[in-house]
Amino acid sequence: MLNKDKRLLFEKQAEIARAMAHPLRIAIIHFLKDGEQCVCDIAENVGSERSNVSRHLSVMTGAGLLEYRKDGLKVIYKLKCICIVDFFSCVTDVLKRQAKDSEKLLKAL
Amino acid sequence: MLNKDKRLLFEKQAEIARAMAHPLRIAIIHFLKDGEQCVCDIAENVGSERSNVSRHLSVMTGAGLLEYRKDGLKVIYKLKCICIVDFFSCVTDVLKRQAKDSEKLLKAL
DNA sequence: TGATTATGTGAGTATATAATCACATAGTAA
DNA sequence: TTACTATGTGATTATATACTCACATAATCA
Repeated sequence: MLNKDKRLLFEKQAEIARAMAHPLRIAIIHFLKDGEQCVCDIAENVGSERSNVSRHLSVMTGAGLLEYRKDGLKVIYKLKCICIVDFFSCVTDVLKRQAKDSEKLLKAL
Repeated sequence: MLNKDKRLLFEKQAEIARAMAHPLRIAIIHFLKDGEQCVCDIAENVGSERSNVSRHLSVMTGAGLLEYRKDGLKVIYKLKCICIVDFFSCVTDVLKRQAKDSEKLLKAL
């Protein structure tokens, strides 16, 4: 059985993972890979309402994925940890495997 | 704005990320790092009902994180992709940064 | 055959999350 | 001052998710 420390660690890790586990948030991460951006431009790029994007950004910031600075009227967000991008290389691996499996299945028809 | 292919990709990636974004599922991944295990032992190790664990396992299997084989009465699960473990090194990086930030804040008091 | 064990699943409930709309706030500039 | 713009937030609704319990299934063995 897990002890309390492990439990707490896994909860923290899950919180961070959850902050990445949404298509819109992944689109945001993808967009921010190339540099910081304001809410306005992020919303335009991912194709969603600003208020919705604002909420997603605050979830990600809360989880420690993003940080921001204010510049006049604008709020500029950026990735706090570029390592986040590595996560998606893992995810891509899983996807490639899935593709391979489907291929095998097709051949067996 | 995102095109359809990107949208689909991000949705697939989110599905995989979601399959990791739960404390119990992270505990399962953690437990399976050292080798395959049956549902029974997984449930015991993570400290949750078998029926619940069974459901989590099927989510993870559906997302392509796990695979299983049957052995008599038992069903043995294992990680399909050890790269999943890399993901948590990224998460750990984020956590370390958070810890550093808290420390800074404390010193400023 | 019946009893036992490991696993999976339907149904119900509780909780969390996402999206939308309207509005609040705060910075800017005329 | 007023008007404008970018961002954030409260309230609502819709949807998804997690958990529990009871039961179903399937393999094993006496």
